[in-house]
Amino acid sequence: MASIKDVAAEAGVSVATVSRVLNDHPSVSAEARARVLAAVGALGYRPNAVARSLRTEKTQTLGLVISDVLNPYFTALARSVEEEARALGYSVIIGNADERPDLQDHHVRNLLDRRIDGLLVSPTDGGSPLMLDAARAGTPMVFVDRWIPGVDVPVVRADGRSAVRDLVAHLHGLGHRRLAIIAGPAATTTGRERVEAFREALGAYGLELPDAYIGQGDFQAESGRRVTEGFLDLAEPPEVVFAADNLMALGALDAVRARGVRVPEDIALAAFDDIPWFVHTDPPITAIAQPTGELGRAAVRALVARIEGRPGESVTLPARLVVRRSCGEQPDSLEPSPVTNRSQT
Amino acid sequence: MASIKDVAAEAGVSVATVSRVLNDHPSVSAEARARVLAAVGALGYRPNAVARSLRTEKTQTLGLVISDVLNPYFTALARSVEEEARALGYSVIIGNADERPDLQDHHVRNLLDRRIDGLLVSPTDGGSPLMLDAARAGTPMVFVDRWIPGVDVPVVRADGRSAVRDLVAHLHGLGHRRLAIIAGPAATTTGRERVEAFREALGAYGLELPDAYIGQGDFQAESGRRVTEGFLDLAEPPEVVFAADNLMALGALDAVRARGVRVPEDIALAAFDDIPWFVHTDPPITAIAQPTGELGRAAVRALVARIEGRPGESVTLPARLVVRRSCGEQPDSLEPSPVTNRSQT
DNA sequence: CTGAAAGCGCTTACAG
DNA sequence: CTGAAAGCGCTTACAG
Repeated sequence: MASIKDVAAEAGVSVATVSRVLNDHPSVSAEARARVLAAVGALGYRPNAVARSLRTEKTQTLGLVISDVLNPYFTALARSVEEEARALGYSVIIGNADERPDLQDHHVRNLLDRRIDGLLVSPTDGGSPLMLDAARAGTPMVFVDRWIPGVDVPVVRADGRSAVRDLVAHLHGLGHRRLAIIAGPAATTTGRERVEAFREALGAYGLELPDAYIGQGDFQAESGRRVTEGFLDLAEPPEVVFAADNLMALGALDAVRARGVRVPEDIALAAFDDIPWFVHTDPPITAIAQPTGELGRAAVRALVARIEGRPGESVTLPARLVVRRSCGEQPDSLEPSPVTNRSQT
Repeated sequence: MASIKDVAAEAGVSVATVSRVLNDHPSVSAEARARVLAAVGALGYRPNAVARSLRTEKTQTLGLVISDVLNPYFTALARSVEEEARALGYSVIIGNADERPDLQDHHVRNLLDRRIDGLLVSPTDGGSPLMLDAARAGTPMVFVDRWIPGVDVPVVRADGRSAVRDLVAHLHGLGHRRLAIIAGPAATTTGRERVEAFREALGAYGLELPDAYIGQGDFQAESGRRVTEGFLDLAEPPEVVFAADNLMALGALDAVRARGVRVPEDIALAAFDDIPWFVHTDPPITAIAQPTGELGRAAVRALVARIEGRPGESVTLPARLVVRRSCGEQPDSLEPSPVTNRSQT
């Protein structure tokens, strides 16, 4: 592969001049520029990004450590992150933690070793020493979706509180009184917050959230299934199951279907995170939609700000309730077309 | 950040010795090794992968250029690719082409500039000069899922022919005679092959595939919707719509739902690519499932073989039909649990 | 405007 | 077993 030396030789100039042309440095004569460009074309020369990075101490690369790529919410988030990063001149390397702290650490370490310019993370747990050290050491970093309290890092996320209140109002209005939740891991902020928001919203109607109605899930489908089976085995099963993410809702649907229980006649189902398929499930599922695309873009902007030495603020965007038929009753309003929905990402 | 010089100074040895310890070179005294390791620990030293790559001309990185990350099939593929790569000591950088040749080229170029050790690609089109040049120039490369004929690059893919025959047999057995397909782009191998396989399978029953029953899609949901609307507007609409990927099936479902048409009573629907949600759609969707996880792993193994100078063969794995209710009739057999399904990836 | 030279952080023959 | 030195491919003060 041709190097800058070859180009210099071909153009009859020094490598410094070639470098200047390549980097649009102003002080290059028009003639030298033309010769260099011609040589670049003739040799099919492409600058070696590795060498450039070593020299400039910039890789123009962002790391994104995500909890689970197979979760459509995170896939959409990753996509919008990549788009915004590309627009700002960065590439992104995605590390899939699969909800495993050890894998998360593997990726953080790998990304740091590769000298990424900044790190976007949606932590799987309360934060490993490695990640906390990186933050303390001044690695530009931004939390997205989930975060770690007490760490001085901007947080870009959705606030689901008001949407959860809307959901509970909807459920209460339909006459439901025994509401259960499939919670995410208590080690994650979203795992805790969604339960708390649900409990608070219930409180406003004088309803309790008994321990038997809090099933411990891990944001994966299998846990949603297991927890739902437990709910169905209760002497007094809940009238509603609220899954704290879309994969656990999938598992809940599996469990319900295996038992021959009907939704919403026998049990109502709602989910946090909306996905295109929820329009077409049997029945269509009432869900809380996050502004995923906007979150990804805001997170990248905050991270790039930090990289460039600017402040980079936290951003909180509201989630919203999308009513469908899985909790009973007809939708209050016309459903937006699901294809249109996709454009939100 | 501490460099190898700092470690050498701290340990009282040369940087060469530090490097040897770090790379498990045998000729290092136990004592020197211990001192270096202690210094590494004390300084929290991590080797700079950028510098190492420049020197060794190896990045231990694979590039994966994928047609569309939001497509669950490709998400699953990307995940298995990353897993296998990690097991073999490689990281992977994913480039999402979004079915756009220009974006595909952007990513290929970017990956090449970063000097990835090898490239895995599922081409969006017939192949840009850039990609063909890279292959010709000897960049280790493997095609996965889709490929470009006439290029000397191993291909790892699923063969859907027999599954498509099974599908047509199933449809014919249910009495359907007017079968239509939502095709993928003719510029892609999978786009062409699925239509051909369908046409051949129909031929075995003396059925034709008239042009009016071939809708041109682009593997995205919106095109599935548009094509399906066209089918429904026909004087003699088809009895079956077979979508060549899962996203176009989603679009078809949108269109059918918007018209108030019932599946399978008014029209049957089947899809290429199976996803967990197909178990829970209304009705559950008959689909052709690819061994996605195995494809991803095989592709990585073939690529790494090429990188290491070994042959690296092409692999073709069979896809299989999963019958559900969207074409009429009850499933022939018990549906495997969808959570179990996921483990295939 | 241009070039020679230093240096980014590593690895690896080479000599001892 | 160990170290001095060269070199990977760039960029960038510095001097002219």
